Amino acid sequence: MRYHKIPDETVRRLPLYLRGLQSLLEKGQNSISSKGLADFLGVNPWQIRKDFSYFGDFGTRGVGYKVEHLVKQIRKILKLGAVHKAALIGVGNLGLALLAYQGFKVYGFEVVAAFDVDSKKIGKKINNITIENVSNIKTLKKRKISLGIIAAPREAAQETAETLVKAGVKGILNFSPCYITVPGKIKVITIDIAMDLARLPYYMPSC
Amino acid sequence: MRYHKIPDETVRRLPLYLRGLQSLLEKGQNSISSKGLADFLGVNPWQIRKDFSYFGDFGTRGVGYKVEHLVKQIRKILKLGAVHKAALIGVGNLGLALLAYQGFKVYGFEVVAAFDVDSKKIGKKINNITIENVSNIKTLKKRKISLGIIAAPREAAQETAETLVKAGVKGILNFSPCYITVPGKIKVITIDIAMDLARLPYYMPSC
DNA sequence: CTATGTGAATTTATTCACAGCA
DNA sequence: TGCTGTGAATAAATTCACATAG
Repeated sequence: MRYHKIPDETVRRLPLYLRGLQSLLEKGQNSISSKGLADFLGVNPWQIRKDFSYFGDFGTRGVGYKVEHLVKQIRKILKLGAVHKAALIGVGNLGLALLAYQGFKVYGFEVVAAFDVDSKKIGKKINNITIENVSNIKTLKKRKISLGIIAAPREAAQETAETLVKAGVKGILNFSPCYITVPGKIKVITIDIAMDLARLPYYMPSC
Repeated sequence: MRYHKIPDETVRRLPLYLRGLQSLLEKGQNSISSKGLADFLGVNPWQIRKDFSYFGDFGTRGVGYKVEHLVKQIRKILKLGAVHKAALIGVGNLGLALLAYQGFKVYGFEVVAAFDVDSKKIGKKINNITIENVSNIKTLKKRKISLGIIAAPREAAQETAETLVKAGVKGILNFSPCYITVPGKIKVITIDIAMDLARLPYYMPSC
């Protein structure tokens, strides 16, 4: 099944696999079967095997997968090899949390710049990052920052996105609860945790 | 197409529709077509019509949909009518951000309790919520809190989930980067923002 | 004439079942 | 024998095209 288009759903699951595999690696486990990984992640084995099969022979028949090899392969597929520099726009409550958040670096991301419109915040230093005026966003290209994280109020999100695109970012992670349009091939991923929470009651029994 | 099983993907999109519709309502728009809503949300019109059709006739042919009516219907389907009380476990950086987060109430959620293991934090008051010892989690049922939000370290996540289930919660929102097993029909939704971020480079051009 | 609502067609994803290899 | 890798079968979701109602 090599040389096929990779299903979006497979790409969506790869970070899940990676997260679990890295967790196993920390524990010192260096070999695992599709069944073992499936149980650990709460998915089914054939799904894992099918997903991996799109990329080539990752495992050894009759034995299983080498955890370290899998981690390397998936990181390569997801282009997580290099460190990706990211800029945060909006240093409110959420922005502060994102600055402190340790989960990014597992995937090779590093928040190296922060911007805000509030003059009271500009110049302050948080986690070794000095908050800059949003007018400085245009310097991102020069600083080789290719990722933007929007944690601004909803009203400002679209405008911020456009500024980021002008500054040459290739991807945007949008935490504002709204849809954002960008020109060209820039990828936007919107995360609204309240939206995930909102479908919880639907699935909750007797409620 | 009434009296059909509702596709999970449709349920996943309902909060998106709701978010957009409530945003339109704030703007004072009280009528919209599937095309109009689709453009506003960045999806396609027939998807919206199909999704709505699972629940009955929401609109008027030749005219469109009444925004307020749609909002009411979707809130009803998602069981967001009543206020859902939620408890937060783990008041670290992420936990603090979640306590301050204003996005929950749009969907009728209210974080009314917070717990931590750290004795230095216990007793402190944040946003009118006094941080309690995790041993108090067992009081949740009495306090009619049916939702748990886990913002504890990964190692503690599974144990925390089990404590929450014993305390009678019906749903769990898990922010720890790991899979959680729960007995019975309790619904768990895991949110790991780094996982969404991790598939961004894959879709980014020339990177 | 407009925009919804929905069967039918198409595309996409999941699951199965087993061949193939260590 | 055990577990992977994968074509084939099944299931699910998306898209289309148009009948239908205001």
